[in-house]
Amino acid sequence: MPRPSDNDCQMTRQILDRIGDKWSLYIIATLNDGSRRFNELKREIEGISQRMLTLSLRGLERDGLVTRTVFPTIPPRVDYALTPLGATLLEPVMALVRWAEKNKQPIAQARERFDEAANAAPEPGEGVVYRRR
Amino acid sequence: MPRPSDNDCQMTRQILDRIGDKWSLYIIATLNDGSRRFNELKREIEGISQRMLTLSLRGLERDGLVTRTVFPTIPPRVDYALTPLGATLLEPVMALVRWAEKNKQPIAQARERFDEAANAAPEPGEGVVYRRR
DNA sequence: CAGGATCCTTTCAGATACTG
DNA sequence: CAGTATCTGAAAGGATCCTG
Repeated sequence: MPRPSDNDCQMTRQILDRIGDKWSLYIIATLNDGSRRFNELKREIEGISQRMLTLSLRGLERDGLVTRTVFPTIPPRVDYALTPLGATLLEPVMALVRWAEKNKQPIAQARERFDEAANAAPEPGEGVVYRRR
Repeated sequence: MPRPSDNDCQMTRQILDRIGDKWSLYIIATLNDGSRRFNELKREIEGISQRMLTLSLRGLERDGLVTRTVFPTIPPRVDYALTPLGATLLEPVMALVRWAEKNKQPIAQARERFDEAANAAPEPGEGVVYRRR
């Protein structure tokens, strides 16, 4: 894998930043079922604020992953849809999601063990000392 | 893909957050070549601060992706290495990286087009008006 | 309906100083 | 060497109000 200093790596880094952000993946996954209007997305993606939906969609549009189609009617109507490029992103992403789902058990267990050890680690010869306050 | 509201999705979300953060992927990629000491990682991962390296390693250790081995010598020595689980993460991640590298050209072009359009869009009947200040 | 503009709080992350 | 602790500026993100 390229290093952060590599010029070649900047674009990769930026793409990972986008798909790694809090909402873009959900938008892409939702649009994979077909195009949506702004408020449809807002309703289907629970917890997203209007602001973040707008910003995320702008980012995806800027990267050519999503199209934005305005119908100059009253009231206005705006449809968002995946571009062919955006659609191809879903495959490698889903591979990662499958990995996460497949391994969430051992990860959750590792966390429990780690957190227990951190909270209950006795300092040798000093009695019990609780770390992290 | 599960929705953010699904309980089932929380772990997946958290895993994506981890691999999506700024440094974890570089750490994993570096450790894939073999175990490293703290300062070796710091030297090899250009631009990372001591603080962020510590925090990222703690997170990876907590999730069971990385092991931390302390040698109680003077000066102290600490080795970090991938767990078997951590090693399996690299494959789906690399699929994503390959996608990014393969498609960085069209994405960069889409950005140029988008940014130009945003900066030069003339308001109809109003002469040229520059958006974003 | 689909946002743009603002305000305001929370979180992140770099720099620095100190320690076993 | 391998960290921890603290401070601080920057950035992310939510809530709210306003508009064509």
